Amino acid sequence: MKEKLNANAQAVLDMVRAANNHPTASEVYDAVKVVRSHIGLASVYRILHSLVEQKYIKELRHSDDTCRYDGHISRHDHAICTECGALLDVPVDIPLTQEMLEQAARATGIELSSHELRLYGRCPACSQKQKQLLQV
Amino acid sequence: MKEKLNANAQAVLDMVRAANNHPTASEVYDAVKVVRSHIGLASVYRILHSLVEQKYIKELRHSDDTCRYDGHISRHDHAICTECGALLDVPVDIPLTQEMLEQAARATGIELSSHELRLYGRCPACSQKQKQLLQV
DNA sequence: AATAAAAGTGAGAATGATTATCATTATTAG
DNA sequence: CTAATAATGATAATCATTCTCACTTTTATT
Ligand SMILES: [Mn+2]
Ligand SMILES: [Mn+2]
Ligand SMILES: [Zn+2]
Ligand SMILES: [Zn+2]
Repeated sequence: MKEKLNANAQAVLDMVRAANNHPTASEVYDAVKVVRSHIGLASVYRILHSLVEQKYIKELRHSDDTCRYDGHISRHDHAICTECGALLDVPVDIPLTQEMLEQAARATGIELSSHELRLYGRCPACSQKQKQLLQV
Repeated sequence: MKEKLNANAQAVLDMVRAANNHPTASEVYDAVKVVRSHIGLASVYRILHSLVEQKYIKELRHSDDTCRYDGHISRHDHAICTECGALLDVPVDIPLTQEMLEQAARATGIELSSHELRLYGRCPACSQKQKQLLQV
């Protein structure tokens, strides 16, 4: 399943793991170029896909048109800003019982393998901006 | 907030509401053309955005690269096939307490306005295919 | 009704993220 | 060392979405 990684793939993986902000392919590319200056964008895309395939990382997509990568593979949830699109980790566990999940899965007919809760709302920065607008 | 809709917008809204499969912009375009033959794709995109803005419909995005529209605006959850990408409604309610949600939201700092649970797994069709493959 | 301003429209061009191609360069196996 | 194999990166192609803009339709004003 998990093949051993070459230097480029390892550099990409290190970068995604080190980042705490769910980087895009382009952000990964820029950061990785610092340490592997000749790497191409196509390789970054190829490597990201293979890392996802091998379950080293996860792919996330929400409203904006670029997909983001998550080096945090243990199951966790996300909060998404409805204003600026910021994608934040939820640092606490939301206790959904297996029964609840199984029941919902049964109702759709899918063979449940995982789940993710998405919270939507204004992030702190956008919340602040909103307040200032209302004061003027 | 909700302005009254002209004939094109109404046709688009009717189509999204009638569809039970979270159609893409292109699918909406094809279906709407049947009744409003001269409508352009750009108008469909423009109208879909304005319907989202006015909260008549919702925009959904997951792993594939096209975004989908949901005429079902009341809060509900989705099941996503990890094999073929099918996006299904979860027809039952998953009882998350407001406390659980609030606590998670507090932990991220966002001003919670909504949430969505996503269940991942193999859809019935893909599950079936998998079984047949293993039998050969 | 006549006229002027405003809003909506659709064809087509432009954009931008992602993917495909392919000749070249590492890496591995024998 | 040599042949087979895998990885690479520059570049072109793809394709969903957005932008542009001249034109039409609707709405407001006289
Ligand atoms: Mn995350
Ligand atoms: Mn739905
Ligand atoms: Zn924000
Ligand atoms: Zn499926």
